[in-house]
Amino acid sequence: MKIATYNVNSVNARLPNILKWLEKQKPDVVLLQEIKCEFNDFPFLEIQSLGYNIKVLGQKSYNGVAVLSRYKLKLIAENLPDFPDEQARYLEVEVSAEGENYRVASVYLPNGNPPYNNPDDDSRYKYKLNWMAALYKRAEYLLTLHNPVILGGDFNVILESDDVYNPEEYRNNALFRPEVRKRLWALQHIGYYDAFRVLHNSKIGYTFWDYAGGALHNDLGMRIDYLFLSAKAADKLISCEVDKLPRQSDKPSDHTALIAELR
DNA sequence: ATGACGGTAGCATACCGA
Repeated sequence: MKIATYNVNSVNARLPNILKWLEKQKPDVVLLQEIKCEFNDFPFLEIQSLGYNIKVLGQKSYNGVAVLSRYKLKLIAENLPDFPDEQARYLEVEVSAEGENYRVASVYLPNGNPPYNNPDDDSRYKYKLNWMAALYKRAEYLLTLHNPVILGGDFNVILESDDVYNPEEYRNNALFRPEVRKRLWALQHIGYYDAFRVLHNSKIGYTFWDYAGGALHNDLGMRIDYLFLSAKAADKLISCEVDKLPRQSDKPSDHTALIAELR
């Protein structure tokens, strides 16, 4: 099974890029974030015509997550259970593939930084911490099912100094504060494996480059998109690579795709 | 010194993003 996660920064603005990328990479399962549209505006026909089943948790203008799958797909949860959320950031499904029932979630973790015009407003940061606590609880529960679990998406967390071009500059940023990193480490401590890091000990694995300032050209990026695998899924891990081509194409998202193979 | 880039909503500019 080839599984990818990709923050597309609007599924409709990115549709030609996405279709081209799907035809080239032919992933079996794709976790999308920031589709930025309601259910009714999702481009179902175009993506279905490439052979994908689709589940969508939409929202007008902001956020929104989806799962595409060539395998049988069953909806499990829209939003984190027991965490009332007005924002569309979590979609959990069951994927039946190769004799296994995978639990798979597309995750779009809140950014957490304050608005530019109100730097003292910490409400978004608090929301991020609460969201992470709820994700941890769900992740813990999923392990009790004894199915392979894959939590993939845009986690908006820089795990280590090697995962950003200038850690000093990000020291007080909501993507890199110790409090936030600790909560993602905690996910690893209960048995979720960072698929990219498992296979690449010290390789740079940036998945995001800002549109502004020639960030891509100067490789001023950060690694904030992840595939976290339970032990049962990690046992099957063959490869995990950043696919940089989507970021280098015309009219790109500011993120690129992360692709893993499990067998 | 400022803006830098891009998407959405909706019609000028505000908000969001990382």
